[in-house]
Amino acid sequence: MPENQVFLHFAKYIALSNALKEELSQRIVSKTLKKGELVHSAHNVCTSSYFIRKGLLRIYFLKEGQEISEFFCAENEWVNSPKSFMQRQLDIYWIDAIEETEAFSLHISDLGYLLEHFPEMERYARLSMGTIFAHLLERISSLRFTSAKERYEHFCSVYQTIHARIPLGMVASYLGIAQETLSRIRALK
Amino acid sequence: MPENQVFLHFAKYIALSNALKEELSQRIVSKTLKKGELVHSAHNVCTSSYFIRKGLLRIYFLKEGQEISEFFCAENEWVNSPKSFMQRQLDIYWIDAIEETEAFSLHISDLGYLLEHFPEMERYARLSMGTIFAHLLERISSLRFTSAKERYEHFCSVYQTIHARIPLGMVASYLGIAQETLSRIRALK
DNA sequence: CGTTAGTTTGAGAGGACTCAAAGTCTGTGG
DNA sequence: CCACAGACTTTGAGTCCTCTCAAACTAACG
Repeated sequence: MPENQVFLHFAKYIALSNALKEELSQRIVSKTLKKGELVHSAHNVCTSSYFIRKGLLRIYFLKEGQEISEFFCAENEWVNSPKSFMQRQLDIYWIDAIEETEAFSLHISDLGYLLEHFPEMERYARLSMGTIFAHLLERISSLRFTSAKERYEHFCSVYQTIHARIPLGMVASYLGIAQETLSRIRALK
Repeated sequence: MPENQVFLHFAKYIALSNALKEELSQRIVSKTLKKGELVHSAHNVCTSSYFIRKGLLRIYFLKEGQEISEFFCAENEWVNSPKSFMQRQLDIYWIDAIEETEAFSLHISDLGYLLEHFPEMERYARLSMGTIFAHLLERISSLRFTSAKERYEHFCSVYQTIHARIPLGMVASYLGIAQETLSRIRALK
């Protein structure tokens, strides 16, 4: 059963009742995204969250015509435009597929239903947000105190399984360094 | 009624019923914190969140014996050690008072009670987290793409009412720049 | 009024940037 | 299956920002 993959993810945070499994199954929708496909546009409010079964998505925004990568999301993670999704308003982020990707999508209204009827979902939301928080704080720390080289190494360790799948330019904008600099850092190895 | 100040804060996100006001009033505890006082130690799990009525607190951590400032929190904000508070585990952050501060404290178990019995509290938690998220993302962006000078100017605009109350060294570590550099930036004005 | 914490100023070194150009990969059409 | 256009990556040279180390100066507090 393909939904098992999502269940396993939830199980990392909460105990999943059969009733919740059932409701989840009915609400998630299987999607396949082609390489390069736009998953979410900043011109719309983000109404779906995507759970990646296989593949690689990227959240980015535009700054002076350049695409600046903000996050990379791979297997067993949820992706959306956070502020847009949570507060039902427009935000600056776009989402596209770096690789062909298989995902489950969950509509905000279905999530709302689940949050309302299953207290453990609320717990899940709170706990998983804590994980993202920690990730953001670590990243801020990394940006404040470490050199480009250290940042790249930190990036490789955090995105251990996927760093090699991401084009250099996207990694550079994620790290806040020039492409040329990243190329030189890689050459040192 | 001093609680009004907290109510006004909540009202920015949700409609506050009288029942909820009542329960809140019974659960928040008034505290006065002396300048320099330690509010939370990294050696403990953070079990209370503080709503600042007047004053200025700071979240920091230690790195090679140095205090690195992570956040400054002033009037009408909640402060805690986020990961520790949400996931009931130890984390690296300490909290102290930059100025004499008047606050309300709310114990995690009381917050749990409120979240459980008032769905709008859950909504509040979700929405206010979105605000903090946005703040963190903006900060990451600021660290990635802007010079020390621009970062300082951004800092002054975000912390408009309080930046002048914070010692230079703390601001420097918050921005991830050397104290000397910040001093020179200020001298340009 | 002295001690300590906090801030400023100076000089030199180095990391990362920009601009420029060459080289390499990838996928589409002939 | 090969050729070619466009995207992506590497390499080079010169510049500037920010750092470090050092020392002087100033403010705060008992």
